[in-house]
Amino acid sequence: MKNISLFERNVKLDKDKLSRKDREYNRHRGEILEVALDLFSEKGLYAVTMVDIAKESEFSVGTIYKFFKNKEDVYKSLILEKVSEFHIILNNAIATKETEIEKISLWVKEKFRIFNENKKFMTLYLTEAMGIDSNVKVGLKTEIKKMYKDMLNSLEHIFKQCVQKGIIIKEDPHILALTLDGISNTLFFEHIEAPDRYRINSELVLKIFFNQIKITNDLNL
Amino acid sequence: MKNISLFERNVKLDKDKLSRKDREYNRHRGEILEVALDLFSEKGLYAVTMVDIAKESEFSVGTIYKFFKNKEDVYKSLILEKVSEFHIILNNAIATKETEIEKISLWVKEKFRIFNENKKFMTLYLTEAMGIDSNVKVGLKTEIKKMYKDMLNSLEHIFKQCVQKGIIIKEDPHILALTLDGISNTLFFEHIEAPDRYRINSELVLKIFFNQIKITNDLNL
Amino acid sequence: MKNISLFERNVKLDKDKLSRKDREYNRHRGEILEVALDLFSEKGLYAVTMVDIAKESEFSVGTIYKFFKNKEDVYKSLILEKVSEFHIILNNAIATKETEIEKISLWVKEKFRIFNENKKFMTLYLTEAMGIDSNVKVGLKTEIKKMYKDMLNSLEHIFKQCVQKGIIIKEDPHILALTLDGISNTLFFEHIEAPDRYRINSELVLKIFFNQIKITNDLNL
Amino acid sequence: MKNISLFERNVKLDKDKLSRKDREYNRHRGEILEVALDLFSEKGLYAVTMVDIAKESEFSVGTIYKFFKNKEDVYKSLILEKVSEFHIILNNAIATKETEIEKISLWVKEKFRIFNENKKFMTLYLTEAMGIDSNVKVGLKTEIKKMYKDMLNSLEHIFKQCVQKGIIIKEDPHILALTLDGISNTLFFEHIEAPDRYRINSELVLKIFFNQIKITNDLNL
DNA sequence: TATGAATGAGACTTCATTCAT
DNA sequence: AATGAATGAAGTCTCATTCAT
Repeated sequence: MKNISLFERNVKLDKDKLSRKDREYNRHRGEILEVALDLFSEKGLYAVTMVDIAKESEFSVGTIYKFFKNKEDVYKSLILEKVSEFHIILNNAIATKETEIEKISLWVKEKFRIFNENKKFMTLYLTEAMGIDSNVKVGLKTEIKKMYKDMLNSLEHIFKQCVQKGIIIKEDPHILALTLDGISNTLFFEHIEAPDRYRINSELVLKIFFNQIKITNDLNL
Repeated sequence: MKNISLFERNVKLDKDKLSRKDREYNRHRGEILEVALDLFSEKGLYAVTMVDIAKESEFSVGTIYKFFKNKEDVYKSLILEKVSEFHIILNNAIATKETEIEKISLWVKEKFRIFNENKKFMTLYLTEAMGIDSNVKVGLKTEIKKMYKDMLNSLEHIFKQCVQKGIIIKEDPHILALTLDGISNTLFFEHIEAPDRYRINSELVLKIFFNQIKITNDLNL
Repeated sequence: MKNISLFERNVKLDKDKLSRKDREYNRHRGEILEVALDLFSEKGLYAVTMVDIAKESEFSVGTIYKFFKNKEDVYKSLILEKVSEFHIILNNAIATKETEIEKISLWVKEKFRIFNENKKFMTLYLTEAMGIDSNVKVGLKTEIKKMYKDMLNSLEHIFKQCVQKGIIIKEDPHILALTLDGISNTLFFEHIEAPDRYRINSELVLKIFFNQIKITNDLNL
Repeated sequence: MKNISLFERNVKLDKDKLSRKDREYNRHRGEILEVALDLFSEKGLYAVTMVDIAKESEFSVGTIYKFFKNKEDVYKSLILEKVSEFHIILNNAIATKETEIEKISLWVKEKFRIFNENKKFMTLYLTEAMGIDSNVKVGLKTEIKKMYKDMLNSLEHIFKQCVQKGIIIKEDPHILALTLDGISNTLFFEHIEAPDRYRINSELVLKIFFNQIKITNDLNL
C-alpha cells in the first residue's frame, strides 16, 4: 500500500471542506484505485481478481464493492478519472500561453511530465486507447476516444492558426496534430521503458517535429 | 469461414512437398487461425471462448486442441506468425532496394499495404505490442518486443548510413527509426479507423517525416 | 413509514404501565415490523435485505439488531405475532356468541374483516402456512401449523356440537372445519386480489357453505 | 437419484423417434428436474444451492447449466412444465364426459389422483400459486396465474351450464368454480399431510360440495 | 480420428452480521 | 446508545480442458 494516493488528492482538490467521513471515503477510494493501477498495469484487467485488489489494498472484498459497482467499474473509474485529469492539464497548458509555438511547446512539456509521473498508468491508457473495445464490456474505448478527440481538437486548432499565420507548412492540421501526438507517444513510451538509454525529453520531440529531417532537397521518395 | 487463409499460405511456403494429410492439416490450422483473428480482433482474448472459435470455424472443440495446445497457444500463434511474416516483408523491402531513401520509402509503402490488408490484425498487434505483458500469461509481449526490436534495428541501420552520408540531420538513428515508426503507426491507424476522411498514405507519411514542418527559422521552442 | 403500527399496539396491550423508555422501545419495534411487513409481503423473505429494512424504517442496521436477533427473527416475529393476534380474535369471536350458528357466523365475519384490514399480511401468512417449511431455517411452519390447528380445533368443536344438535349433516367436524376454512380462504383471497369484480363477503361464504349447491336430488356423482 | 423420471416421460411422449443423443438429453434433463423437485419441495428455492442439485443428481454444476440457463430456470421449468401437464389432464377430464355432473365428477377424481401421485410437487405449486411473486424474479406467479385462470374458466363454463339447466342453485359460476377448487385443495392437502387420519377422497369432496350442509332451514346467519 | 458432453476450479458478487467509534 | 463501515463466507455462474464414445 502506498501512503500517498494520486487519486485521493484529485478528489480532495475539488471540495475544500469535507466531513471526516467524506475525507475517509475519498482516501479509501483513492487507496483502492492506487492499488488497482499497480495491479492492472502489471497484469491487465482479466488477470487481476477482486481478491487480489482486496488483499493488496488491505480491504475486504465487500468493501471494494462499497466503493465500486463491480470490477469493470474499478477499471473504468481508474482510467477515465486519470485521463480526464491529463486532458485538462494539457488543455490548460494550451490556454495559458500567448503564441501558438509556446502553446505547442508547453503541451509537449506537460505531456512529458505526465508520462514521467505516471509511468504505470500511461501503458494502461495507451493500450486502452488503441486496443479492442471490449476489454471492458461497455464502451470504455468509446469514452476514451471521445476525450482523446477533444484533446486532439485543441491541438488541431492551434496548428490551424500556425498554418494561417504561415509559421509552418501547409498541411491538414488534424494530420499535424496526430503526428505530434504520435511522435511524442512513441518517444516518451521508449523513455519510460528505457529512461537512461536515450536522451528523450520534450525538447527532443519538439526538435524532431519542427526541424527538418532531411538536409539535401533531392530525396527521391 | 474464409476460403483462403493467410495463415495456411505461410505454413505451406516452408515445406515444398507435403502429403495430402499434411496439406489438409495446414489448411485446417489456417482456417482456425483465420476465425480466431476475426473473433479476437473484435472482442479481445478474454471475451472469446474456445466454443466460439469451434463454432465459427466449424470444427469441434476437441479438434481445436489437436492443433493448438491451449487457448493461449491459439492467440500466440496467431499473433507471432503474422507479425513474423510482416517483419519479413518489411526486412525484404529494405533489402531489395539500393539507396537508403529508396529502402525507407519502400519500407513505408509496404507497411501501408500491410495495414490496409490486415486491418483487423493491426489493432490486435499494436495493442499487444504496447500493452500489458500478461495478456497472455507467459510473455507474448516479450517475444513481440524482440521481433519489433529486430525490425527497428534494420531501419535504424539505414538511418545510420543516412546520417553518415549527410543526407539527413545528425540525430540518433534509433530515435529516427522510432519516429518514423511512430508517425506511420499513428497515421496508418487513423487511416484504418476512418479511411475516407484524410488522404493518408505512405507518401504523406514520408512527406511529413522528411519535410520541414516549420517555415520560419525563429521558432522559440 | 406508517405512523400507526399494529405491531406496537399489540405489544402495548400486554403490559399496562410502561416507562417512556419501554414505550419508545415498543413503538420502534413496531415501526420496524410494519416496514418489514411491507417489504416482505411485496418481495419475499430473500429479496429483502437488512439494509432495505433499515433504510425504509429510518433506523440503522445496528439498531435493527438491537430489537431482533437476526433477519429470521424479524420475519418470524412479524408472522407469529400477527397470526397469534388473528387467532385470538377468531377465538374471541367464537366465545362471545351463544348459539353455534352465531359463533360460526361471527367467525367468518371477523375473518373477512381481518383479510380486508391486512391484505398484505394475509398473502404472506397463507404462503407460509401452506409452503415449504424451511423458508425460515427452523420451523416457522411448524409453529404456524400448531396455531392453525388450535384455531381449527375451536371451529371443529362447534361443528361437533352442530352435528350433535342435528343442525347440520353428519360429517366429520374436522372435515367441516377444514371446508369452511378452505372456502373462506379461497373466496377472501380472490376478494383481496380483485375486490370489485365479485361481491365476495362473509355472507356469501356462509351462504355457499350452508346452502345446498344442488337443486335436484338425482345427481349421479 | 430416482431411476424413473416423470419429467423425462413427459418429454418423450411428445416425439416418437428421437436420436440416442436426444433421448439421453431428455433423460438427463428429467433426472435433474426430479432431483430439483425433491430438494425444492423440501427446502424451498433459496435454501437449495446449485451444488446441492449437482451433488444429488450426480452431475457437475457445469452440466446443470448446460440444461438450464440458471437456478431460476430450473425452478420455473420444473413448475411450469408440471403445472401445464396437470391442467391439460384436468381439461381433458372435462372434455371426455357427456353431462356436466360427470365432467365435474371426473375433474375432482383426476385432481385427487394428481395430488396423490405428486405429493411433493403440489406443495410447491400451491405455495407458488398463492405466494409472493418475487420468489422468482420474473413473474413465475404471473404465468401460473394465467394457467390457473384458464383451468378455472373451463370449470366455470360447466357451472354456467349447470345453472342454466337448473341443476344447481343460481350462483355466479366463477364463485362456484373457486369454491370447488378451494374445497378440493384444502381437503386434498390435508390428505397429503395426514393420509390415514381422515377418509378424504374425491367422493368426499363432491359430497361436501353438492350436499346440503345444513339440515334445518332456520339458520340465522 | 473427431466429437462435444461433462467436469470443476475459480471468478465475481451479495449481504447478514459485527464492532469500533 | 446508535451507527454504518467493514467483513468474509457462501452462493451463482463460466469456460478451458479432458476423455469416453
